[in-house]
Amino acid sequence: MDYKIEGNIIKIKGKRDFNPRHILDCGQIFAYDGNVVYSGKERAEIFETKEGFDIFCSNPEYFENFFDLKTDYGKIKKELSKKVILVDPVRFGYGIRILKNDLFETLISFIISANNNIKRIKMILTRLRENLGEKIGDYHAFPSYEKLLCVKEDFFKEIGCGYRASYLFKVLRQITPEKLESLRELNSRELKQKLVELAGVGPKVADCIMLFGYGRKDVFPVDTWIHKMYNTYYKKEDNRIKIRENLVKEFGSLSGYAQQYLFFYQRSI
DNA sequence: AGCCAGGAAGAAT
DNA sequence: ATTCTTCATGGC
Repeated sequence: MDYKIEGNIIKIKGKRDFNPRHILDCGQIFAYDGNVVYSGKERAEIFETKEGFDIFCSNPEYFENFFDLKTDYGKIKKELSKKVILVDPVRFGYGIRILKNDLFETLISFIISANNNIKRIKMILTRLRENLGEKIGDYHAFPSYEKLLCVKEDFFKEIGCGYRASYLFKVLRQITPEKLESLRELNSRELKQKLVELAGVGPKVADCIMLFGYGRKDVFPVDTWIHKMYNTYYKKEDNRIKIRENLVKEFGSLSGYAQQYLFFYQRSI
């Protein structure tokens, strides 16, 4: 990816491998409003220019990593497009990049995402930030672990979490952000084993945390959209574990990338 | 009104 | 070890 950092601006050259709508609307992050993105304590705003995009933020190094700018997505897309099923999805979501989200924020966000829709997930997470997040200028950071640990289970119900409230209350007492960080050293099999022990974390949510937080690309989160896609373009199969097995077998170490293009494409039609 | 959303937990088999 | 049922909430 061709880019340079000038003060508080990351200047992206070209529009082939970076598109904020594709990146933000493909379901890997819920903390954004238009082209304004929030991650942990940070915020960035993306503006389109003649040559590409300018990312304004106070911490360019953070977002250089966050947007995975050092990875060559042209090469990945070329490889993926060898598969017939991915030609249209890659053409459609050409500007997708898989984010390196904050681990703790990803855990909380995807526990809330279970059996939920994106609009409501965003609403709940906005309320979390506005009620408990440190105020930084005119926005709120994602709440700290300590702050979340203080609230009662009913607080999570009051902001609309429904039955996921008990999962959140429990998981905060099972693990800390530091412990999550320490799991980076595990291989994917061991990591998943640890993650599914957590309250509210099943196979699908664990895959999402691994892909969008830990950056593991050898996983394939299977949600209702991927389920639909598989039944349309592959074969009838309702067991999501089997669907995952087959898709990981097909896409290997590129599974996570393939999943994002397929998810974004399937949800658009 | 009923179905669906980036599913997981607990019970039943 | 697999399959079935239940779980809040809001949008459509």
